[in-house]
Amino acid sequence: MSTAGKYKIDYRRQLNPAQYEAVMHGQGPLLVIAGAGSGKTRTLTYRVARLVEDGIAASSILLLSFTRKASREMLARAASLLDRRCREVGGGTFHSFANSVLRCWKDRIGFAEGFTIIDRADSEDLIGMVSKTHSAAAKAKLKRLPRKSTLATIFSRAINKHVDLEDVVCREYPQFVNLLDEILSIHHEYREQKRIHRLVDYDDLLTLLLKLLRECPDVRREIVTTYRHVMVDEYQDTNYIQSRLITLMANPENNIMVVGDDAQSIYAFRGANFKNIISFPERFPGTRIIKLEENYRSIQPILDLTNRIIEQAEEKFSKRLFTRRKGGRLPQLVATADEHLQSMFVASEIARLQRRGVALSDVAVLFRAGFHAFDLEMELTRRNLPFVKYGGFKFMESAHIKDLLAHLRIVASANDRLSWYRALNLVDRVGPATAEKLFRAVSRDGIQALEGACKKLPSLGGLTEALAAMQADGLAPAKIGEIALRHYLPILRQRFDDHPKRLRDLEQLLTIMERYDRLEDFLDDMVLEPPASSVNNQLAPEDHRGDNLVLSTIHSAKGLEWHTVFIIWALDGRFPSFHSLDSGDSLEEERRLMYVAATRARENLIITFPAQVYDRSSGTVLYRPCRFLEPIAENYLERRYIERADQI
DNA sequence: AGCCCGTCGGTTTTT
DNA sequence: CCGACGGGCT
Repeated sequence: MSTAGKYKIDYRRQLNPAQYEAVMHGQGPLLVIAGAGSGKTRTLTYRVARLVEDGIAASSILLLSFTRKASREMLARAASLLDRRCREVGGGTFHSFANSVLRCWKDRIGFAEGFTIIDRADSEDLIGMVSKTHSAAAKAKLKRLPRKSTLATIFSRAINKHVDLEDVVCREYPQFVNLLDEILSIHHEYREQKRIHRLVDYDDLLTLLLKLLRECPDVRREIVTTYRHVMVDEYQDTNYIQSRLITLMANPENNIMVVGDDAQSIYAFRGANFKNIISFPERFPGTRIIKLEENYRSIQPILDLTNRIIEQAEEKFSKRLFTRRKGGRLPQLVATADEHLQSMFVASEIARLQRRGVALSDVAVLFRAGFHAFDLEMELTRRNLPFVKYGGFKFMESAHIKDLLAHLRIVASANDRLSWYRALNLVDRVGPATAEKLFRAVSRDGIQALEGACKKLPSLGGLTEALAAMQADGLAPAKIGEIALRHYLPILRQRFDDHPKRLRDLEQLLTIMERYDRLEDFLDDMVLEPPASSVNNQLAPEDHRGDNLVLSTIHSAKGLEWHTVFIIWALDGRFPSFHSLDSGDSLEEERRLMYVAATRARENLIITFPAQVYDRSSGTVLYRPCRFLEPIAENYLERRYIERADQI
């Protein structure tokens, strides 16, 4: 029986039975357990199209996914299957969705005047300011306070795992237990500062939305009636708050569809709990469960290997993948004498693939941590192999970008203390104390206060003039950026030896700004979805769609696939990182990470590691392959050892 | 109050 | 090996 009659799209023919069932599922909760490469995105895309074909208004569908890019691509595909109505579907990340809802109801959450979203680095800066006032107390105990980044992690962990701050400190940071009072009071004051200065951090976006839905029944009713169908992608990576949010957004018919794979949960460090996926049917009684177990991506030998990696997991997973893609070459595990030989091997294999006609953009090199690729990046540059790198280094946290953005944020929100502080500190002869004094004057008398201060402090003139010019009415964001850059340029040259390179980043940022009509939207996006890719360690130009090799952290490679995948640094102690060795749970997460990496490959999987590396921090020599691969038999994983360059 | 220099510590992944 | 922090000098 074909569905061709009723629908424009022939769902029955274009989908397998399990996918079809998920796409045609009517009312009520639906859990789709979708193994790697089983057509998860396809299923979501077709389901959007099917709902729209059935006359459901696209604007009443909400698709929450991991990145905005992912949801944009899904909706674009749905639109090309059916028609442009599909683009009207609401989509984004939990954080960006929360932001738009909160902006809409800002007076209901105590931010009638609006709010500024701060990223992790801003939040650390604020914690740093607060904790200074407590360092004396710590000293009295002959102790030093935790560094601000540790404090930020502790605060965030408590929220995302939904446990008390005390518990996080006692369980995960026992060395700071005797500073518990100070930590609690820093936390209190951090929250106070955020409230006073109308700052909202990543966690606040979610907790404020939760509070709004809980405490304002009318708002909740309106959201529930607006979004009749809610779909959540990558459900295994949601945390406690996110799963609560979903529960509260469910309408009376419980039209909630979640899609995920418990074997691919890799965000526990951020509070994600893959057991959410297991407990979904308990929270939504009557849930229909559909498993997608046919893998369309990888050839059998790759799937044999990945099944073995995940089979050894302590937690047993709910499915087993199969494929019809027979044949092909065994995955390889290649040991090289040292790191540079690893880079040379990978680079020359890539050049060979390129000669065989494989597009560079269909090849990826994956790694556990951004810095693992440094040596390879140099080798690729030397050989003129173009690449784009995803993940690892964060532009938005580099000093020059933050400096420029601080000036823009002052214009967008005149009482942003963090930004004032930053911009003022860049002025000659202005340090923390003067900045504080000037900020007070400005928040009392407005920007005119600066003009007065210029008489005593001539170096302040440049900033004063620039801000005045930036605040002229009706300026486009890019224009404001230009003025800010003109002011900042001499500071940049003076402070950084590598200013030419940094200037190119800033110019790239101005190009991005040209897309925006409102400065506020630009600033929100830079926090919610900062640019994630780089070329030569520089902010990547907008359109780098050319034929580039992909270098990526495994986390940033989620959901993607390539003809050939290299996984480098599969060295026990690096991957799994020896940091994860002390806890069973985090070791299991490393295993799932290896599973995610290996399942990205369609035809070719090559795993490499340098066979002898001295590790400074532990004072030992690392030489064993990743423990998840070591026990796997030769007939699933071919071994090679490369000792000298002439063996490549 | 600001700036510079020396020391110590700590080290992933991301919204 | 790099960055953050503290202390001392200008």
